[in-house]
Amino acid sequence: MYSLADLNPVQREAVEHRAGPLLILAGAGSGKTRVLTYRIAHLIARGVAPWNILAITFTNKAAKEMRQRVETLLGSAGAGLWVSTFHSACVRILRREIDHLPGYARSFVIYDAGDQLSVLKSCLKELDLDEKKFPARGILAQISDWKNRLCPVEDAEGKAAEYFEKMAAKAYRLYQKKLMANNALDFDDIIMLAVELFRQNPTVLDYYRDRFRYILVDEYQDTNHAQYTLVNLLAARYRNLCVVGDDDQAVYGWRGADVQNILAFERDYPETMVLKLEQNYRSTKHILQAANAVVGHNQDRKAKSLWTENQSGDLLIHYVAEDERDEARYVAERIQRLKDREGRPNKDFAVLYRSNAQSRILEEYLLREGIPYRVFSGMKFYERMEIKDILAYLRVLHNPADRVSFSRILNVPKRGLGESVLAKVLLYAEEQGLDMLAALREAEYIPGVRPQARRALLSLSRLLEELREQSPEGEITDLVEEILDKTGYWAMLKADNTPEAQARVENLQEFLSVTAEYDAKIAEERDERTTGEIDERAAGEIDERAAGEGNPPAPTSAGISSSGAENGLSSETGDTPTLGGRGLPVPEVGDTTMAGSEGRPAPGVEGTSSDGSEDRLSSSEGNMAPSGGQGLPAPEVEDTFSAGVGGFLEQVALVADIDQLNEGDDGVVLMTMHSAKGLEFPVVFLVGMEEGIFPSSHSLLAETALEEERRLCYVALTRAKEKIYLCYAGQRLLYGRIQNNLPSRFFSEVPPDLMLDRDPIDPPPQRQGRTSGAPRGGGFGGSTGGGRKKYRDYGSLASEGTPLTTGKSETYHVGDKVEHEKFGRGIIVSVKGEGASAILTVVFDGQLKQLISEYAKLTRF
DNA sequence: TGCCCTAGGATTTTT
DNA sequence: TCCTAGGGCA
Repeated sequence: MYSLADLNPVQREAVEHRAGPLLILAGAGSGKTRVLTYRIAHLIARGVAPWNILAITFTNKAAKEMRQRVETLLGSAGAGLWVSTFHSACVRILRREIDHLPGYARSFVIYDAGDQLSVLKSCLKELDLDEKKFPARGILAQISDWKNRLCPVEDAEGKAAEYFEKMAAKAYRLYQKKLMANNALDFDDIIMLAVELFRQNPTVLDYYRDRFRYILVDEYQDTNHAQYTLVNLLAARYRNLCVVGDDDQAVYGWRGADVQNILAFERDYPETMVLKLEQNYRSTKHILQAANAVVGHNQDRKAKSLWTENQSGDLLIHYVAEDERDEARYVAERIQRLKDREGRPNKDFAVLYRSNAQSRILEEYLLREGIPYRVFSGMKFYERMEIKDILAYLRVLHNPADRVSFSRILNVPKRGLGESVLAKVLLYAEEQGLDMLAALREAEYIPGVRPQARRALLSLSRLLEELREQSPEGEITDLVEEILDKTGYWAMLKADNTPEAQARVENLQEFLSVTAEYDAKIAEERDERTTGEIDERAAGEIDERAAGEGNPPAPTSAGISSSGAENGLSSETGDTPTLGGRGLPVPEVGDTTMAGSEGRPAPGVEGTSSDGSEDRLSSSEGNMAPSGGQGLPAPEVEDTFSAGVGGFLEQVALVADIDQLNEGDDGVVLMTMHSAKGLEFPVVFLVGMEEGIFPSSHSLLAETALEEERRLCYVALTRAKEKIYLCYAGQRLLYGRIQNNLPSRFFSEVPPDLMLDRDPIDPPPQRQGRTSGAPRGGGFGGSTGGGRKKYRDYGSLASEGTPLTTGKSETYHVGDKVEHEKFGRGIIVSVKGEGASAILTVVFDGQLKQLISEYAKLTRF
């Protein structure tokens, strides 16, 4: 049960908006997930069939959360709803429509970045392109860019002007050819192929257009051209497209996301309704003011300003560290102190940085303080070598055309089969038109292979055949254990007594628990089916028929309990639609990661209800038209092996983040600002606030890139609910080199009166005068961050001889906040020289000024 | 074939 | 600094 009274007026308008395009500009923390979920619930309550709704997110996490929240609101009434990521939805569609995709078989696998790289490298080798001039990553980025812009090989070749592009286009052609030969898609293909499928098969498009009459897209500002096209193709008929996003949070431009998609939505849909969610429920006033001020420096944005009814809260705290160690030390010490003082759990804290390389030192100091933490670094669980090895076995068994995976396993564990044998096998397979398993079977006929290698090949062949034959239906865990056992993988690791091998064993054990979980889920679904209960697909059908028999999903008095709803929603309001629970189980609402055994309905089934869905919507709440009721579609025939393994592989490929943030874990979170998008934490530390780090040196030359960095800063700031610390290190050891960086310009874009340079939880400084150190000015001497109490350190330093004041003129330090009669308030970012003649660099509201201490007429504030 | 060493490169990365 | 890919050698 849900109540519209839980919503503010704008939110409510967004939820109640019925038909037609809707653009929701949702600022950070403005409750957009709530709006989306309520909107879905409301549509269903008003008679829209759940299977006519498609909700798209970017991350699995977001999809899962939305699914759960809808389920909480609706219970089983949501069965048949699709809530999924772009990629899951498209893969699901591609598998269903595989017959329309010449060149691909249903068992296609999805290649991740590593797989892509190895395919591309083989292309470069084949084309005899020098990897120095044509770095694989660069080419791959170019190819990805083409795909995101829906530019097929032919167009790329046609348009390529420069030499690099021409070569890249050549590589692109070969790369695509190889992917197809391997029966593999990369991530970008998934979207591009779906668009192609729709464009070339009007009947297929027709079917999905008709099915997805209500489309909701989250994070619309992050869509790339391909995704944009996909959505707009699907929405073209009914135009019930609701997009939610925030141009200020567009931080994936470098990956092909085009913020214009959201900015030009009103052009695409002139009849659109635009709503702005500007009330923030997350952060304090001070944090929001700072975030607004920073992002306000961007030129290219839709005007808006977040506000909140929350308290003003603490001021932002600004810390000038000597170097990265001092910064890390400060962070760890602050966290410990806040834990002690305020009894906060570890998970209240997040330390956000621009690049993963910054995490190491932070870990070191957290470890030293004994503070539990979790790092969300670049290395994903499924990218680990041992996991990829086992997955490669599964992939070859599932899709024997997969040469990349075959190449990976051929000599792992060691079988004495090296590069040269691999090349011969691949060549033989190619010439004979065989897949890898078939080629292995014929190892005797592969020319130029020595007897020893031949025996090894045949033995591998037998092993794989055995695994394939005896693998029980759907039991991935057994299969994986067999693989680990029979290939000697376990033995290999156990023979190796290094800690790394130990870690690998542990990772594989973790992997086995993932497979076990998957098996259990599948078994559960199977049981439900055999006991006459229903899966997602069937649920829609049954619902539809039930509705036709006068069992309307529309308002009834029997509400579904709102027990799980946030904020203790009350539903006593008069106009609150409630939903009748019919007790139909929902295994996973719209979970696209189920085993590939789902049936495809005859298009006619749902098609029959297509006559006048709008009518149904507007005129017949609770009186839905009966469907054709042709009974449940038969599941597609697919051999059990593929069904089980394929489903699992797909899940792994598309949901590659079991390291995900678990609510239960109590640890300080370390992650990049990008990864933090969509999350919130009571206390946030932003570290490495330096020119060249953040904004990153790569962005300093281009204004658009800088604006994206600024948006990232906005995202980072708005993660904080209560407290935020901004840290700057005057000196930083990065990549083995010491850098001296100026403070980030974003510092100076925060109004100075919102920032403190001393944490109020600390005792006041001993003396009047300055507390902040002056790293660049060299005031720190030899104290390298060993001390726990920062300010005492400063005190002792001062007494060691660094003068705090001179007779004539004050001595300034980096981080001092000063006021100039003309320029206003600012922060000192560098001090050269001493005393009256010191040259001060001061940032005033975005402007950098150099002043001589003696004449500057600065006052402190 | 397999191991060891060195040189070079190193944002961000929802899928 | 630290990782990894590739070259050279046993």
